[in-house]
Amino acid sequence: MAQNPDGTRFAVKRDRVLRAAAHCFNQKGYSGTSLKDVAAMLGLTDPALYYYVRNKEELVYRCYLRAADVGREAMDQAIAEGGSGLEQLRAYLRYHVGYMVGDRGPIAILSEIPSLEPAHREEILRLSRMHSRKFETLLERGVEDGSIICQDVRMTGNAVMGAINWIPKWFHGDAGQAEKIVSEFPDILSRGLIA
Amino acid sequence: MAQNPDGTRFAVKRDRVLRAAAHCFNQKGYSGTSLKDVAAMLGLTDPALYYYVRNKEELVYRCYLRAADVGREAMDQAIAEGGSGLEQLRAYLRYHVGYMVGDRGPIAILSEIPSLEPAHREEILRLSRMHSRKFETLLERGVEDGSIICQDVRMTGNAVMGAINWIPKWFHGDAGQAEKIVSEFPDILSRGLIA
DNA sequence: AAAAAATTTTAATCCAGATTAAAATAGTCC
DNA sequence: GGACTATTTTAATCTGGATTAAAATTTTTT
Repeated sequence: MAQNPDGTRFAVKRDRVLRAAAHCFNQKGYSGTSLKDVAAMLGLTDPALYYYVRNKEELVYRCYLRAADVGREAMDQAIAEGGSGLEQLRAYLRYHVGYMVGDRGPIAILSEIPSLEPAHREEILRLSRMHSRKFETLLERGVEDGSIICQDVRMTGNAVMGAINWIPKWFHGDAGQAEKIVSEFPDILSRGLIA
Repeated sequence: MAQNPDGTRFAVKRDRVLRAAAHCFNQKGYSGTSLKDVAAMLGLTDPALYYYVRNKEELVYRCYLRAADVGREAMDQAIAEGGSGLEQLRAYLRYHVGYMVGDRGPIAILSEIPSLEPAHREEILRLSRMHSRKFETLLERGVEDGSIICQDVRMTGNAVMGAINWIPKWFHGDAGQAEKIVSEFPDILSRGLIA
């Protein structure tokens, strides 16, 4: 069983750290959460976190990487399933929202990208843009195959991604609400796109 | 001409401070903006800001009050105009989005509500809930008069408000884009609601 | 143009929270 | 059970940026 900083056990525990951090950031705000808060959630003291991340900036960076991962996985999974543009788009929404409010969560809301150090900031922005581009491609696919109506894919993407990215602002872990979100949100966001 | 802290000139200058702060918070992130950054935008030194706000917490609080004001004005104006639920809802979207990307902007994105001091936090949350409730009322009105179709007003409200609240994340003051947003966003957000 | 009020500055403080160092504990492997 | 590694702790440090104090400047009033 691997245990060094390259091993799977380490990765699992660091993931726990990231989720605790995401939870704190979402609940208490970025400036309202100290490393002590995050550590306390895990029954640790603050310096212990430095075993998993170099500093607070990297903690945030990795939280955002996780957020990007979840979005990308949802997107890839949806595309792999095929179907019309609309079907793929709806599948993506279902997966992404499902992950966010489900056992992949909590996902940190990306409010502090600008204060990341340049290399990290650029990478998160790159991933974010790539994700947006993929979403726009879904829209275009739907327009081509006649399943979607949409004037401006860029603007539509901004609207839909905004609604999704904002979810952690008002969803606070209630399991009953999570079900509702998963079953209703994709419909709400895609109804306006149906040809 | 009034000049003391109760007067109109003071209010105007403080509003300038709040907009500079909103700009910084949106562009550089909350933790990335110091009072010095905000002051520099106005050609001042940081301690000068303390003439307009008690401390940084109050600066954020007042930025968020401004955001709430703008939303409320858009809502009230739309309701005052009357018309079907759908028409009122669309008018609201037009006004709110227009204000945000227009000369009422920039509007600070509400990412640090949890780190406000309790009284301020409660007030902002109260205003925010009130705004959401009004939006849901528009939806209900539309459902009643047959202009809107919507299964779950709460969830639909979350989706639409999320898309709006996220705008400052990707809109950075480009005037050309602002026009596009105003003309397209209300359509994008309301198309899925049309009966 | 003097007095009073409003606004801003320069020059210190000051401190919460991040970070580091060194030591202690816990866990694994032979 | 001894040696080695992984993990966490306790106890300091260290610092950027918020905040305060006092003085200087600018604006308004009479």
